[in-house]
Amino acid sequence: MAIKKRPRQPKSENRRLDIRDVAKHAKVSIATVSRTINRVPTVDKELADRVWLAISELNYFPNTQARALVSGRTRLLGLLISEITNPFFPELIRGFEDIAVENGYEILIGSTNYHPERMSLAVRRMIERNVEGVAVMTFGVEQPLLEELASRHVPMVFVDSGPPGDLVRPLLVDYRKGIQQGVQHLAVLGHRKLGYISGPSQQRSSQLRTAAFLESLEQIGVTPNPEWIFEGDHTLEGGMRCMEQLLALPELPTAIMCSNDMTAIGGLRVLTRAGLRVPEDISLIGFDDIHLAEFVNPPLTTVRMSRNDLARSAFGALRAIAEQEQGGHPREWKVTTSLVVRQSTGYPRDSALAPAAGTPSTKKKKSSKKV
Amino acid sequence: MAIKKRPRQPKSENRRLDIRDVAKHAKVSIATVSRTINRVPTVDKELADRVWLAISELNYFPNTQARALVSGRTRLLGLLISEITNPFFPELIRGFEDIAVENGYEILIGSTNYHPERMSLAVRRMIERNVEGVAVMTFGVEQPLLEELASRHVPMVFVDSGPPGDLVRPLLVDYRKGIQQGVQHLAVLGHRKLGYISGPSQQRSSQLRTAAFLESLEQIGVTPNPEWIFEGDHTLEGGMRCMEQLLALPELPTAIMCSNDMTAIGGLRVLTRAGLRVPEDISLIGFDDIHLAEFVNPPLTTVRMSRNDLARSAFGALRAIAEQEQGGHPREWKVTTSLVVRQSTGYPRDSALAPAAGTPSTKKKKSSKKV
DNA sequence: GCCAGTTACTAAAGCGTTTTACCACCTAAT
DNA sequence: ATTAGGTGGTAAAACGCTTTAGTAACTGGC
Repeated sequence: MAIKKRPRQPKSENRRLDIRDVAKHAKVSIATVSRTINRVPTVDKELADRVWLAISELNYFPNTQARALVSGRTRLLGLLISEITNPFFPELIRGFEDIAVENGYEILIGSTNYHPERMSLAVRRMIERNVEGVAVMTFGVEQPLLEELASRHVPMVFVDSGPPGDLVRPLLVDYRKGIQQGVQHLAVLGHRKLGYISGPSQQRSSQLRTAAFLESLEQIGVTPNPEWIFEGDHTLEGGMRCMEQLLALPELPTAIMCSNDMTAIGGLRVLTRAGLRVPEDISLIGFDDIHLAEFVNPPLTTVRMSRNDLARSAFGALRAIAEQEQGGHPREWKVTTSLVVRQSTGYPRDSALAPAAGTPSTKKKKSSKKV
Repeated sequence: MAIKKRPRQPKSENRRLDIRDVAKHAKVSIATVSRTINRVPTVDKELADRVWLAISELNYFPNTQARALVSGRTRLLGLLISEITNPFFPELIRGFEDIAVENGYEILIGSTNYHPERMSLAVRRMIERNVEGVAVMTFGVEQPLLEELASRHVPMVFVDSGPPGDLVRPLLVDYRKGIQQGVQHLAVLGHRKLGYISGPSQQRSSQLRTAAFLESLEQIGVTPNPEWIFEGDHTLEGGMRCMEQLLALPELPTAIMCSNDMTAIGGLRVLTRAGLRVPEDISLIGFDDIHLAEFVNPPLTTVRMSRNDLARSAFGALRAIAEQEQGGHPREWKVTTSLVVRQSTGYPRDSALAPAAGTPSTKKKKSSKKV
């Protein structure tokens, strides 16, 4: 008995525009169309022209899923962040999206909102979509999740953590230099009584910042006062809480450094409400340089960490891993920091340096237009 | 002559984990595995159990691309926004991501940054990835792009604009009620001299808000003073600029409504710097209720538009279009607004109602913890 | 005991690409 | 003229899944 053909319903007229349609239209084979699209150099110029013409006439877009299926490349990257409503991240996302799109990649964002469960869901989603790499821009990702990714050969990059591995690269942020510049700036103004509000102590980047702060203190010959060191949580609310505690102290520092800008901005509000003037009564310095920092009152002196640098390093590192780092030993990926002096820092009140009433020694970076 | 078989390289050992592997492991056919995964009810309980066991033992994840290819469903949605660093959007994205992920969808974000070119690139990316719907949360998307989407039968939702079509639903925000409540609130406090800073006038949602403001003014029997009406651009900087212009006027309003919170916050800074007290000298009211509104000084009275509502409506409407709205005529998708009274509004200075010195009549919604 | 009716399985076609294997043709050297 | 050596083309397998069509194994009614 002959084998019966049982073709599926042809779905007839509702068919999607196909590579076959393009081939027919250009009067070449399917393979030629494919090679043209993928810019294989051996395609005859004249045929290629016909193909491009057909593509634009038919308004054809190749099917990404079919492409991914056969080529094994999805051109999808995962970006794992803590909390999209934290202003640090949108700026980072923007940079990452830019560089990814420039290179023909799409990004999948996973916000963990600090829930281990959401984190694991996000990682799962990324694996299911076959991302070609994951940039981990949050902390506390659990080991099993990382192993899950590793077992599927997904390249990963982390901020500040972990030794480089076959599939893993750390992104090294130069906290030391940045924080040191901030502390130096305060020291030059004459501050010797320095307070600090850290980020969450489990977070490695917080630890590094705190360590850098203490080290910088030592460099300027100041012994840290543990009473003036608080643990915040990198939120506005946390900054407010810490600053309230600090203000309850019998003796106050003359300057306070914060582990990030949101903390500093929270602290600034509390200071202002308590009737203290910044920088005349107390100087304040942040970290990150989020967009908002320029718009608080007074504009915040801070240490800038380039989100664009960070995003581009993350992307570059992921690509380097995927391409197996052809030349020599793995490159190091560094992210630079720099001091941005605005108006929240000035001479300490009791300083001999202070001209009259604590005018900042620095030029305004951007003066607000006066009416 | 016999047809020669020319199988590709089997890639042997590096093969991805397959549905075939699961089938083999569970000792059933591929089809049974597929049906089990897709929860087709006719699968025998015992076989299904074997399949699930095999899946978890092998740690198998179905290939999304292959699935999408054959089923024609990508479970991908596009979200088109203006500017991710505008705090309104991260809150919206969060809501949209939540509802999407709950329903097994992934989202692709396209930030246009107000460039037509980026917009068209974003739409193109979405088409290439075969999104099943696009939520357009920005304005100025050009007609050809929309037609491009429509020609591919991609459902779309818009905020505030356009008539419903086969593939299109508008999301209706109840600006009238919200703005009316805000104006009423000011009227009750005794304000009759009201200023307004709008958003960009090309933007339909701005037009609607401005119209609602003027209408509300009429309701309370106040004739608008055109001198006190400014066109901002929904940014902090724009709010600052308009407020500076306003302050240059010989006579000031006693209260100012802003088209969004960023504008109000910018305005607030300018007022504060100019030495005016809010609300004692001038009342200020925003729109949106972004997270930051609660943390400026004084906390901003504003009209809340729920981003979560908006996100869920957008998702719901897209689904409804895709499912061809089985029952009756298309549902209307509304987004509610509500007044949030904080401390930036109070009695006008010259009001007889004012007890002593312009204390706000309202309870604090959330008092800051005092040290 | 036979057949119609269910139920639940398996085999295999097909989704839209990429890519391999093969071949037809042209040119230039023998 | 014959052949080696490119070029640049075509046909068809394979990617991993869904889904249709076909079928085997029961069940129960007559």
